[in-house]
Amino acid sequence: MSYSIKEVAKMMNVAPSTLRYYDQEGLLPNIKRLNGIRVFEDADFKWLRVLNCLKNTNMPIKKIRQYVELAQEGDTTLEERYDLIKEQKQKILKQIEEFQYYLKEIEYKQWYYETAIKAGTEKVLDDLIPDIATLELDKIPKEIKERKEEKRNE
Amino acid sequence: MSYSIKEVAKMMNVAPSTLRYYDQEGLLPNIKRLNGIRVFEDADFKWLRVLNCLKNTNMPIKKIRQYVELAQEGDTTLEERYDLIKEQKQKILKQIEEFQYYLKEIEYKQWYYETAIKAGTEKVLDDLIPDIATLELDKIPKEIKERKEEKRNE
DNA sequence: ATAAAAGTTAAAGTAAACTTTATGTCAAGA
DNA sequence: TCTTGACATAAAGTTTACTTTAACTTTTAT
Repeated sequence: MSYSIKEVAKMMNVAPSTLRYYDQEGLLPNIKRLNGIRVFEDADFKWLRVLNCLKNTNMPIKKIRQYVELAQEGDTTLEERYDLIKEQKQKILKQIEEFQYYLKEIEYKQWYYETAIKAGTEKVLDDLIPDIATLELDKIPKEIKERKEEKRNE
Repeated sequence: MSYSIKEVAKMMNVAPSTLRYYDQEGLLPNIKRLNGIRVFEDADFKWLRVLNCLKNTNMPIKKIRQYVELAQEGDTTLEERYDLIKEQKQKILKQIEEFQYYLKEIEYKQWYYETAIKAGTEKVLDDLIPDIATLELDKIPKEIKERKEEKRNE
């Protein structure tokens, strides 16, 4: 089977112009053309699936291109690609952990509003909760803070 | 205790200029000034903590401002703020779920490279894995696909 | 008392990831 | 045959979230 850019765009849930942009940026190598028109074939979906994964886990376009370039070079870059994948895996794990932390924060906030709504005012809570200020921010798990620092130093 | 913009920036792991930008965008209401210089106090950290949470879970600046504005209006907006918080909670849950899905994808890729490196070549795997193309992308859990559509329609 | 460090604003600049526009080709249906 | 619709490119435009710069003021340390 072969697919038009419109069809593939729909499958990936992006605009056709986005796929053209990706192509321009080197993220869609070896796409067949008929009279200049892109034709996506079954084999292409292996890569589209990976692209979809990397893109949706926030890998920057430039880095995805790097990966593509490595893949083009063949078996000599297997280790490098392995490392890149492992790195991305770590980022995904960190993101999940961080989001799980913020989930708890937001659940606290949810409780806060449930309580305030019952009481008809926030006053009750504001009086209840002390201004432990700095300490509060320090409660953010150390591992998460450290990661952010890494991020800033990139 | 009171803190300078530099100190708070360090605690939140952002640049001081970012905090000034947030202030300009209305995300830091009621910050005290001494001779024009911002002074953060213990009570401010309650909000900074929430801001940190919303920001790090990808709530856009504009939406955070909306939330701030609602909070300024007092008890009459409790329900609205509650809804906004619940909505953000749902987004966090979705993100976690989606990332857990992509984690599996990337773990497959990791296995792929481990196997290829052992064999010295990708050839083995490429032959092994059929071009199930379209079907592969369809394997993305329905709930995740649906959410992306929502996202596009915002 | 003075120089360096830290703070301020307004405005311009930047980076990433797209999207839109203008212009053109080409194949298929009325 | 003609027009409509899908595709193409190149280049400009958009949005978001900051960052940088320039020109000043205030604070702090010697």
